Amino acid sequence: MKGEVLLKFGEKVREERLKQNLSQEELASRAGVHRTYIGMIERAEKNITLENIKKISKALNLQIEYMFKNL
Amino acid sequence: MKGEVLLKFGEKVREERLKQNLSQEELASRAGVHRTYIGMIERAEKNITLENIKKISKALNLQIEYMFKNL
DNA sequence: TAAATCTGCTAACTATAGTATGTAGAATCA
DNA sequence: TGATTCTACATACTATAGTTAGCAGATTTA
Repeated sequence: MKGEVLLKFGEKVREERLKQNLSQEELASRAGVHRTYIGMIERAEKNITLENIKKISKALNLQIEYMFKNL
Repeated sequence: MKGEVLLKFGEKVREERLKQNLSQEELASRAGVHRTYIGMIERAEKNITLENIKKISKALNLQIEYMFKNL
């Protein structure tokens, strides 16, 4: 793992999560994924699937398109 | 599978592939994935991962962002 | 009219995404 | 203090992504 795309995506999730003052656990809860999973994504340890990209983007009230700006 | 996001993404891949007159095999070759896999993605039978979204977008000379316009 | 080539699709296997539980350390606050 | 909250990390498990071989239909060539 740790591919360029995963790193950038993970950074984006963390950045937006903090901007909205959410804990990893709170975001996980909203997205309907496991609490440790958010950490793994932010650290680019897992190659996230499209369905989960959708869930997390939605939980952050963002368009998928926006998650990939300048990438 | 067959989630809304996967269906839209699959349509987009097929649309752009045909627009460039590429066979599934040719696209697979350029993207570095297996030839049957492209068909599965176009039919929304698999929940594609971010690394593969990147590979296929690149093989189509498109930005990831573009693949998710109006989605 | 069959042999050769190319495509999309299926089924079955292997690798890994995603889940679940627990521990430890740092930060904040009573 | 100690209680609370948060995150990183490890391990082990289960579900499924991605690979592979091969089939069936269409098209071309002889």
